[in-house]
Order: sequence, then C-alpha cells, then structure tokens
Amino acid sequence: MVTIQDVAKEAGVSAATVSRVLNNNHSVSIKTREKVKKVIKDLNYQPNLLGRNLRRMETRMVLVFLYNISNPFYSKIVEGMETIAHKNGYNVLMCNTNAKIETEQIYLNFIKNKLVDGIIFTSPAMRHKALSELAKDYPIVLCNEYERNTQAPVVTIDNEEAGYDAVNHLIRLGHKKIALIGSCQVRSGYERELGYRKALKEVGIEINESYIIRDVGSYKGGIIGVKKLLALKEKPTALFCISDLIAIGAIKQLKKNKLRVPEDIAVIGFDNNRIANMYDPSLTTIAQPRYDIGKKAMELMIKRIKGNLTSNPIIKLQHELIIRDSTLPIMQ
Amino acid sequence: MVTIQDVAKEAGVSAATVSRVLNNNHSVSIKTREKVKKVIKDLNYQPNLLGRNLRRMETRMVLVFLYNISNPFYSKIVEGMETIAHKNGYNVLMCNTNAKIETEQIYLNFIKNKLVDGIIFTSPAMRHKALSELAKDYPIVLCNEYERNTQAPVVTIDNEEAGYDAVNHLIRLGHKKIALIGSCQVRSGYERELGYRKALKEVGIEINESYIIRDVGSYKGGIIGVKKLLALKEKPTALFCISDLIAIGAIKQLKKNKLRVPEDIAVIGFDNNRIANMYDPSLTTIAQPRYDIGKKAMELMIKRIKGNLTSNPIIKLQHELIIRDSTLPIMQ
DNA sequence: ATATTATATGTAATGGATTACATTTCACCA
DNA sequence: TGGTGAAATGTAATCCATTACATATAATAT
Repeated sequence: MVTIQDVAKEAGVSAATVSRVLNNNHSVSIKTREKVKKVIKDLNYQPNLLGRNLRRMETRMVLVFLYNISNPFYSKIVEGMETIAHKNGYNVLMCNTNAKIETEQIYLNFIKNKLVDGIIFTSPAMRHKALSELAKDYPIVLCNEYERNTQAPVVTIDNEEAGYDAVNHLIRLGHKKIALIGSCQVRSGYERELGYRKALKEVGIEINESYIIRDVGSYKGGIIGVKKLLALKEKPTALFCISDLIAIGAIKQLKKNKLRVPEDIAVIGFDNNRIANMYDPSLTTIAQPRYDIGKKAMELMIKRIKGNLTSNPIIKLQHELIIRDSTLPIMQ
Repeated sequence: MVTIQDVAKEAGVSAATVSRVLNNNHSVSIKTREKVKKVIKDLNYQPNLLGRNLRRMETRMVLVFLYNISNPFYSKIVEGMETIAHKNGYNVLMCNTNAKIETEQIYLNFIKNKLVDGIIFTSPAMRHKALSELAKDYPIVLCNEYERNTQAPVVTIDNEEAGYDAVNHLIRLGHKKIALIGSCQVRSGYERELGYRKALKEVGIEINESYIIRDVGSYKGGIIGVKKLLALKEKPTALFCISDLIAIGAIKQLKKNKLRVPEDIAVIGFDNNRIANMYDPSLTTIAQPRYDIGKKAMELMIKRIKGNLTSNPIIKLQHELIIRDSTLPIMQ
C-alpha cells in the first residue's frame, strides 16, 4: 500500500508537505505542489482516511436509520439529505433497523465508536427517554417520527393538520360516514387520527368509534380493516387510510367484495407513495415534502455536528393534498 | 472522551491489558478481567474504532451500492447480506448510486480510502473494464447485474432460462401472439429477451420484431410499450414484461384502453416485487431467490476479503414461476 | 546592506488501539 | 529450595495522516 511517506520520499519532500497538498493548504509553492501532485498520480496514492479520521476525530459520515429500505417513502428523503450532505463535504450511509431496538443498538455503536459523526432516525424503535439521553452526547436528528417528549431536533409535518385536510376533502365531497384505518402506535398515526376527529367534529358529524380501525398497518392492515368495516350494519362511504399501502390493501379488498372505488366507497391514502399514482384507481393522498424534509434534517445535523445548534427545534414542513381517481366526485 | 489509557490508569493496569480484555484475549487473569470490565462500565468507555481500524487496517464494514433504495426489489437481498455479515462480525451499509458513474466514484473512495473492506454492486453504472480493474485491487462482488467480461465474482440467476420459463408459461396457456416490453441495455434484460426468443422458436412461432418493445423501463415504460403495441394492426394476446413495474404500467394502460387482464391480454412480470401481489389483478411473475442471492453474495465477499477466493465464479441461483391472476387461463 | 516580514518547508508530537516482544509472577516439580 | 515453564502483564513500536511549532529561505522595506 502506498502511504503518504512513500509519496514524500519519492517527491523529495516531507510528509507534512504532501499532507498540505492533499488538503489544499495555500502555503505550498506552486512548483512543489505540482511535483507532489505528479507523484501522487504516478504512484496512484490514495490517502488512508482511517489515519486522517483518527487524527481529526471526525469521519464526515452521517448514518441514516431506516425502518427498511423497501419502504419507498424514504427514498426522496434520503435524496434530500444527500444533497445537503455532499454540499458540505459529508457522505450519507444507510442501514436497516427493522424497527428492532437490538438492531438499532448494533448500529448505534457506529456513533459511539466514532465511525460516523451523526445519526438521523426516521422511525426510531427506541423510546424517547433513551433517545434524549443519546442526543445529549451525540448528534442525533429525528426525521418524521418522534415522541412528544424527545429532547432532540425534529423535522416532520403537521400530521394532525394533514389528517384534518384529508378528511375535510372527503367531507366536502359530501361524505358523512367516514371510516379510518390506521395505527395510533406511532405518533404520526395518532396525530392523523386527531385530525380526523377534529374535521368530523367541526361539521357536527358524531364520531362512530366502530368506524375507527386501529393498530393495523400496511397492505394487510388495509385488507383486515375493510373486512371489519364491511361487517358493520351501516357501512361507511369513505375511507381515510393513514398510509398508501393501507389504502391499496383496502381497495383490493373492496374490489373483492364487488365494491367500486370511488363509486361505492371513496378512499384516501397518505404519503404519496410512488405506487399511489400507479395503482388502479390512482390514489388521492397527502404528499409530504419529502425532499425538503431530508434537506432540512441534514441541515440540522450538520449544524449540530459543528456545534451550531444548541436548542432542539421541532420543524414542521408543509404537506399537500393530491387529488386523484380514488376520491373523484361521482356523477349522480 | 474516555480512552483506553484512562481505563488503564483507573484500573491500575496497562493499556495492553485493557485491549486484551476488549478483545477477549484469554491470557488475562479472571481477577484482572473483572476489574477492567468494571472500570469500563463505570467510566462508560466506548472504544474508538478509528484507532483499532487503523491499526488492524480493516473496518469490517461492507458497502452495498444500490441504484436507489426505493427499488423494493433489493430489500430482501440486503437482508440476506446482513444475515451473513452479522454472523461473521461484519456490518452492512448502503448508499444510493442513482446509476451515475460520478456518484459511484464518490462512494468508491470509501474502499480506496480504507473506510470499508468491500463493495457489493447491485447494478453497476461503470463498465466492465473499470470494474475488472477495481476487482483486481479491492474486494468487489457483483449481485444480479453484470457484463459478460467482468472479472469479478457474480451472483445472479439464469435470466435467459427465466425468460424462457415466463414465455413458455404463456405458450402453454395457448398464446401465440406474445409481445415483450423491456430493455436490452442491462444484461439481465438482454438475456430475458434471449429466453423469449428461444421459447418462441422452440414451438415454431416466428418472431415478430414489432412485438419487441425495447429500451423502455419501469412504470412509464410499460405505458409507452402498450401504446406502441396497441397501435399495431395485429395486436398481441399476451405480454411478457421484464419487470413488475413495467407490467404494472402496461396493465394500467391496457385498462385505460378498456382491455381486460387477463381476459383480453395476459401479462406476466418479473421480480416478484412486493407490489405484484397487491396489484389488481395480481401479477404472474418470476421470483428470484432474493434472500439467498444476498446471502451468497456476502459469503463470496467475506471469502474474498479474507483472501480465500481467488477465482471469479459466476453463481446462478434458481428462479421460480409464480402464477397469479394476470395470466389466469380464460374459461371459453 | 541590514533588519523585518512573509513564505515555504521540515520536525516531531499526536490521535487511540493493537500487538510483537520483553519481563514479571507464580505454580509446580525434583 | 532452586529451576522450569506457563501464565499474566507491561513496554514500546506501529498503523497513517495531520498540525503545532520550529526553521530555513525569499522578498521587502529602511
């Protein structure tokens, strides 16, 4: 392996000078600089960053914890993070946590052992107390999911407001019997349910608790939810699903029961998952500003790493209602 | 920050002994070991792996290049990789390359700069010559996509055989006018087309070149492909799409033209993407043994890192035809 | 021409952990 | 009890690059 010493010897200078060339230190004469650069090229020298990182006690790497990379929701978020990171000389790495605390612990060692400079959580499994402790000692940023009491910077949307907007859309279409399929286990789900309740209450629709199917998630959850709802005497005419995957499961099950969407039942999803537009019918949904969420999260992270962030702000970015076929108004 | 020296001083031993305790070296007396462990705990000492890695000149990290994390196809593959990696004391990190050579170059520095021990490519943008050069100097494994001439270990499936099986399934259902939507820009696509040709030729169906829509990909490609096919005088009765996303785009466009799947046109996809089962109709497709592909790739990687792999094997694992609604035989 | 300052480069310490080698300790045996 | 070998521990070099500080050289001012 070629080291900085080899380059120095070959170029007839000291390692310090080579280092200065590598780091674009201005106090190297043009002649020397060119000479060193040539040797670097000739020897195909690649600096060993383990040495640099040890010396500087930083790695310029940020690790992103993902529940699972298969969740396409996060791809745009990560892109946003990468944009800001690269602009600041940082790199972004990702890992799967599978929402398991044990897996999180494994990868948490990356920051404890100085292998990365910071960690961004997208859907933490560990609880807010542990997270807050962690955030005291290390640069931590939460992206999307968080618990109210967590002492760490957060970037997210106003989920209650978004849930409100979704349900309001259904109300404006004339629906009165509106069901919800979701989970209040994560805060985002809980807040979306709050928005659902707020919207109904506001127009004087009494909340029918049997219309609220909780603690089911993802595609299968949508199927289960619809089965439960169709077993009711008074069936809903509209469905607010707190994720697009739930919505897709729900629609599939509705179709199985020969119910048409949106003619018989309108369905609205959440996230504007890539599949939302591809599905048949295409899904009305709430889009999150994913790219900007990622950018903002990385901005906070880099500030935090550099010690320029002392408070723990909770930043909420603007969501958007996207109307597609699954809630089209029906010609009577 | 607490260092190994601090622990040593506090425990009244040398740093070497602390290091031995950390690494479970047997030549430490039980008494000393317990004493050191207690101090480690009391001081909440976290070893700085930058030091260890520099000394050992290894990081026990493997980086996986993903075209984009939003491609759900790779999640199971990564899971397989993680299983084997963790079993061997390695960790898996991922990054987005967006199939851009420039981005690949950025992350390639990770291995050149000794920040990771190996890189697994899932869909390399760089060409086989550069890859082969790289593989000479560094542990590189290719997973799924590869070019014939690449001098590096490869784990994949027999794409020609899989394409053959897919088309054969359509033939057995009685179809004669079978179209293909795909891309021969990646080798897997090219090979699947070979399988398509082989299957048709075998039963004496002449190949209609206008039934082959090339160089379109993903969801939009499916839409474009169907538009082209429906413009033909003699429309096909079956469609082999070389990915599930293409198939979904195709079906969406077919429906738009009031064509029913599978009644009017049968459609088969490829990959057994998660959405394949969720879509309406659910997709007949070719499933790749993704978990096993990931496991195998990581096995090769670790062998290669340890210097126990000198050849460049091309390992092909077994695929499987999964029959669902999109090709159900039609009752006449 | 000398003093002063700026520029360029080198020397050596540093970061934290590991490990080859050296030394000490201790148990056991003759 | 002295000798032997094994076990336990310590010393110091090492991994590679960076950087504070020292020194040498060149440029400028007086």
